[in-house]
Amino acid sequence: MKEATVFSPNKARIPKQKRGIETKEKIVKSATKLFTEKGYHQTNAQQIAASAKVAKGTFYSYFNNKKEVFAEIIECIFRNISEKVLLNFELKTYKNPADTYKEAKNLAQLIINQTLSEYKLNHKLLKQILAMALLDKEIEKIRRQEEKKIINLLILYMQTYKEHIRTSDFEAAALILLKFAEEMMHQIKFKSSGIENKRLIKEIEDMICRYLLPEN
Amino acid sequence: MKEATVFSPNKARIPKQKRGIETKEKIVKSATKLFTEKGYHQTNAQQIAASAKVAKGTFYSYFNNKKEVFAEIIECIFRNISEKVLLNFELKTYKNPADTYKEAKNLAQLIINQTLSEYKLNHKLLKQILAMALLDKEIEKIRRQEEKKIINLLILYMQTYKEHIRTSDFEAAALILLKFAEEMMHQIKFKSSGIENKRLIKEIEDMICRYLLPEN
Amino acid sequence: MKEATVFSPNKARIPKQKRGIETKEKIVKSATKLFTEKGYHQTNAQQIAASAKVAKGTFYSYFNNKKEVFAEIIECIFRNISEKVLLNFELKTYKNPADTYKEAKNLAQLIINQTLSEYKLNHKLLKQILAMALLDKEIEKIRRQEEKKIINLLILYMQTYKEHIRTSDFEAAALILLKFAEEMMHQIKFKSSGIENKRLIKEIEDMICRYLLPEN
Amino acid sequence: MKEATVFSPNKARIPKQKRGIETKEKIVKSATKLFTEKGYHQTNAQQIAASAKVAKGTFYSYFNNKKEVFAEIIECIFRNISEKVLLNFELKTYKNPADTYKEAKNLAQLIINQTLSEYKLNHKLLKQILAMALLDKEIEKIRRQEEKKIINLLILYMQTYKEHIRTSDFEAAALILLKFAEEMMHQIKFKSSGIENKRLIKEIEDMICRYLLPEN
DNA sequence: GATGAATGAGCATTCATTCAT
DNA sequence: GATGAATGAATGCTCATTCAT
Repeated sequence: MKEATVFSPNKARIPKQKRGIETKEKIVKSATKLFTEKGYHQTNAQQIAASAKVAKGTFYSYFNNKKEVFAEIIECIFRNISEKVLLNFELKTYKNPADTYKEAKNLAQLIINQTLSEYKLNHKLLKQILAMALLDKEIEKIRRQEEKKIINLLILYMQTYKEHIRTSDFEAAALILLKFAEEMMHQIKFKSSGIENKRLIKEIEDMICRYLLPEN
Repeated sequence: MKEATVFSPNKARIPKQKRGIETKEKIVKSATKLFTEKGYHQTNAQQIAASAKVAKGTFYSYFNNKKEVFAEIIECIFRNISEKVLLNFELKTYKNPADTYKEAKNLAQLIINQTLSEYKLNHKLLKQILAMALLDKEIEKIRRQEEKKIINLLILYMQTYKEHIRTSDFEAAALILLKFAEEMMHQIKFKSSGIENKRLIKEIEDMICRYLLPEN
Repeated sequence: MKEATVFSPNKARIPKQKRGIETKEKIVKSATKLFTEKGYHQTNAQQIAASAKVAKGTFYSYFNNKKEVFAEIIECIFRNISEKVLLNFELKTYKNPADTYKEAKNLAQLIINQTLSEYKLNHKLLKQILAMALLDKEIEKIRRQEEKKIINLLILYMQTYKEHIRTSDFEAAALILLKFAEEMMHQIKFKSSGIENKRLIKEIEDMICRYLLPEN
Repeated sequence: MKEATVFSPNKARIPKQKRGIETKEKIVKSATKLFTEKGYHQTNAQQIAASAKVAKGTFYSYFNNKKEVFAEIIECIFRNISEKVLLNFELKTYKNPADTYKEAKNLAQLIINQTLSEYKLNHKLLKQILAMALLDKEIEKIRRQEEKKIINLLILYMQTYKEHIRTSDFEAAALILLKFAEEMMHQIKFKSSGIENKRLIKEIEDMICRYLLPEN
């Protein structure tokens, strides 16, 4: 767990003893909880410290500032997503790919479900992350770095099935798929339209399948 | 950060004299400029007033708070977009639709270009709007209301060409297309990937065409 | 109706035409209403003007500032009280005073009821006036001037019945009675104790009667 | 003027270290001084902080707002009064009550002198408290609570001498006596009449004695 | 190492009053 | 005379961050 990715001039303490590591984890946990419940801007260092039952000063000895905790949380969440996606990929590829269309559907389903389940768990926090990534260069950079890892997984997957995939630009396709899935899940989770989720998911699946796979 | 949760209906002055209308316009213009250049959170009422060469109090006699100007700006921008889209739709539909595939490509192109051109004009501000829509319920609501108008235009368009459109759920399709286009234009404009725009646009067009139109 | 008693450097307009007088009355009426409902400090010139359906500038052409309207209102209220007290006195003194004890009780009753009925009508506003008289020298002065008139009426009354009155220092007695009645009515009206009003009024009457009149 | 309606329980720091306790005391002391010298409304948090030689933020970490310090000061002053009254009561009751009329006079004197001496010490501040109790529900409540304690002391005293007291409703009598004394002391201290204090005090004593004690 | 007291720049907002039209 | 647009000083309050103990 590399210390504070982008910023941190020189000050934040890197805990080495068990007690220090636990304290840091308590802080991250409390921050995650508060950012999720109240939003990044509505949460302050005082509240995080109080919630973690440490002094304000202790917070600032582990993190140079509020954004640093947020950065650490982002890394953690994206790590979770790619770990789960990777796990599924590995499980799927062991099986013998027989019916390409079904596989493609599985891929679509996989992306959709994976992203959706993460949103279900963290949707409020992801909203904050997306917003912050739009507003803050540093957060944007971290988000991109972490998303790159998921895109690489998608590319890997397309290469595995490359003879059945309609498109040849895997890199662009992976980016499009990820972003499309992200955005759509957002629509679904936050009910920003009046449309039922079932209808929406069906159309999304169609769009991804038609894009990726030839008509059979 | 205690901002009035509901847009207070009680106070904002509706200018009656010519001078008042001009002042309000000056304020909106300055606010737009500053939100674009420095971002919503980095701009305060004081700076907007100063930039519009009016007193702080004048700002607060036209708007109850910063968010209200922002809301007004959003509405204005989205109105511009839908007006332009509508204009194009009307121009297109006059022509005799002969080749459906070409028409569909036109539709895709239209959506992409329209959205892209708006992003070109306002991309920094739109970034702020997207972020705020994620962070703030009221802004989210406004955004959704204004997007609904554009979605209605897309549905209208699909109905015009309904015998050639592959999908039947126009409502879901319109939402997906709009969001997809928005998100993609975002990727293109802000180069958040290292992929060249030409490649990306090609894939996007493919995705939309394959989704909407049968293989010819 | 003398213009703005204490302050007013030189500016407030003294209306001479019917229209001007009506406008001023509308302003005073609206101010009275607002001061009563929301309190002096919670009311501003804007609201008074709006409630009187005149422009802010118009308010300031009739009154130099907010305190001036308040002063005018005070004078008006106290004038009402002393007019009513005077009227009662005149009515009573025409009758032949036979039984002094009963007369004294009548006096007590009169003071209590008169003050109480005014409080009933204006208690919220009187609260404001009392508070302002404590906080502001100018308002204090006006209040004292107006109370002096009522005290004079009380003295006059005691002189009328002087052979039956136990005390000889009418001036001090009148002040004490007025203040006592005021304070007690305050207790009654605002229920600041849990004691029933009937019990309280009985004790007050006893206190005044025993003070003023010999045991019969 | 949007002040927290209920005393926000959420934020005010309760000092744990010696330094914190001293700082809070410094703030209360400075606030008392300024409220007395300039009045509550003429004093702001900034000035209190400056006078206590702490930062504005320090003030707000000990008190949620100006009213809260005021409340604390009120409680302190009233506590002082009732403690002194209680002390006197205890001292008096040790002596054998021989002459009831004298005792009653003592009681009157006691009430008058006690209240008067407090007024002498704090009269400017008490003026502010009275005014605020008229203008503000919360302050009114605090004042009433604290006065209840003094009333209870008066009732206790009357019960001690109950066979000599003319009235039987001790509760109502105690309230009347307290309020009467308060109001009269106010008259005396602030010379709101032109009458000499000696004359006024004599009449007040008469009124209290005649009310409480049978004619001897 | 941990604590929590202290800081003070910063911001949103109000309102009595003036003045150009 | 009346209007309402404009002013800007003033105020209450927040919070990221520092630092003495």
